Order: sequence, then structure tokens, then C-alpha cells
Amino acid sequence: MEYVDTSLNLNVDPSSMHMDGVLVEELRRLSCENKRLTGMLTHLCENYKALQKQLSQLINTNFEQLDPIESRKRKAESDQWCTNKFIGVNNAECSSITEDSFRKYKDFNSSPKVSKVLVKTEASNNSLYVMDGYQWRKYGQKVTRDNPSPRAYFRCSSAPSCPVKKKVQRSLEDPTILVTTYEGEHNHGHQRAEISLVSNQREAPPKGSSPVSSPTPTIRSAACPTVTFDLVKSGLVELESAQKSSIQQFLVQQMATSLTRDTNFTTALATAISGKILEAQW
DNA sequence: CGCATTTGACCCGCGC
DNA sequence: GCGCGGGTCAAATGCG
Repeated sequence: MEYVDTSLNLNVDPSSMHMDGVLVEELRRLSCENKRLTGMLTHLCENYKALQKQLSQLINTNFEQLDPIESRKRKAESDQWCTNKFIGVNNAECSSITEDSFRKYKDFNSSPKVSKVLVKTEASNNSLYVMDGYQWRKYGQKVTRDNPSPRAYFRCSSAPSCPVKKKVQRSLEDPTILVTTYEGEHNHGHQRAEISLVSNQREAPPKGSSPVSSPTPTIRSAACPTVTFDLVKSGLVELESAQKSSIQQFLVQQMATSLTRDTNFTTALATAISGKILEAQW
């Protein structure tokens, strides 16, 4: 796995080298690394903006069209939302969604405990398996009146007592989109990373069925309503084999840039470096 | 043989 | 009370 080396060798031995040259060399190296990280950050921001724009457009244009049945159910859902609100379940907003699109999304998905995820799949893929990092056990399937495609029912099997359930059904308007409805909250930690991939074998479809639905990587938070980004469409992810390494690399880079953007971290780092230098000089 | 999925039967809430 | 539809159960089935 390729990764960004953010480590700093602070074990400077003054007796084994000339301090001035070493420091200049070190500063030069840090400067180069800083430039490289800045470049990565810029690239990351551009990708982020592009994704955000695409998501916003997708939500604005397609939300009502994707699942008109849901529009009819909104009254019932809002009743449930009131019940959930009474229970006192709160829900933090996802920072990755624009305020406007989130408001639309929140209106659409008006229950804090019931979150809906739209997963874009390949046209040839007709399975109802959605990767989200948790283990799910299918306990039922039903053809509903309003939608000819079957609805699959899953229970979270990551933990024995986890109450979370999910329903997966293809959108009536766009069969390549899986409408996944999560109910409840996980009472256990994530077993895998937030971004899950094809390699999640537990949720691989049974033998004989079509390949796992996929790999539109889903980026989600366990605590808030979730939105799936269609990275396939954006062109950021092209091949399944490339997905894992690119996403892992992306995560590492994101962590690195997050650290470098954190003023507390950089201050502490500067203090540590200067402390080490002073210590070495003494 | 154990485990997960499939699928028909059953349960339950809601509207009339 | 009855019918309808969504949700769940559990026996059957299949696979490693």
C-alpha cells in the first residue's frame, strides 16, 4: 500500500553530524514535504468540490423522481419522526453535505432514526446487496404493491443484540439505484472502515446470484442520515481493483492533511521539533 | 455439519 | 369484522 510518509525523525544526534547542515537539510526536506502536502490538499479540495456539486445536482434533480412512492409516504414518516423526536433521539448533520441539499435530504428523510441511502449500481447488477461496512443477515424478501422489484429485509448481525434493520429495494424510476432504508441505531462499533468495498465477503451474495452490488463506495456516518456518492460516475474510481488502494490512499492523505490543517497539531509539532533541537544542542 | 439464504405462511396494523 | 399490504417467522434448501 502506498502511503504518505508524515513521520519526522526527531532523533537527531549532534555528535554524529554537523548541526547546521543537518538542520538545513531537514528544513529543506520538510519544506518539500509541505509543498507536496499542499498540492495534495489542493487536489483533494478540487475533488471534494466536484463531488459536492455532483451530489447537490443529483439531489436537486432526482430526489422526487427517484421514488415517488416515498413522497406519498411522507406523511406517515413525519408522524414517525414526531415519535422519534419524542423519544429524544438526536441526529447530527453530515458536514459533507451542502446545507441546501441536506435540508432537502432531511425533508425527504424526515426521521432521525430512519435513514435512507441511495446506492447507484451497475446496470447489469441485479442483486440487492449493499456494502456498508456492517454484516447483515437477510431474513425476508417481499414484492410490494407499488414496486415490481422485490424488497429485501436485513438484520444487523455484526452484534447479536443489534436492533438495526435495513430494507433494500430498487428504485421504481431508476432500477440501477438501490434504495436502502436503515432503521434504528447500531449499539456496537463499526467492524470495518466506514468505506467498505467488494472485499467484504460476509455480505457477498449467495452463490449463483449476480455479483455483489457495488462498489459505489458508500461514505456514511453511523450517527446521521447517510448519502452515497456515486464515485463511479464521477470518474474518480474506475476499476474495482484500483478502488481499494485509491480509497486507502485517499484516507491516509486525508488524515495527513487533516493533521496538517489542525493548528493545535502544528503548534504542538513545532514545539516538539524546537524542543528536540534545543535539547540536542544542550 | 453448520450457517446463510430462500420463500411460503403467518401476524398485525390500518382503512373501510 | 373483513380485506389488504407490509413485515416477520421458520422450515426447506444450498453451499463451503
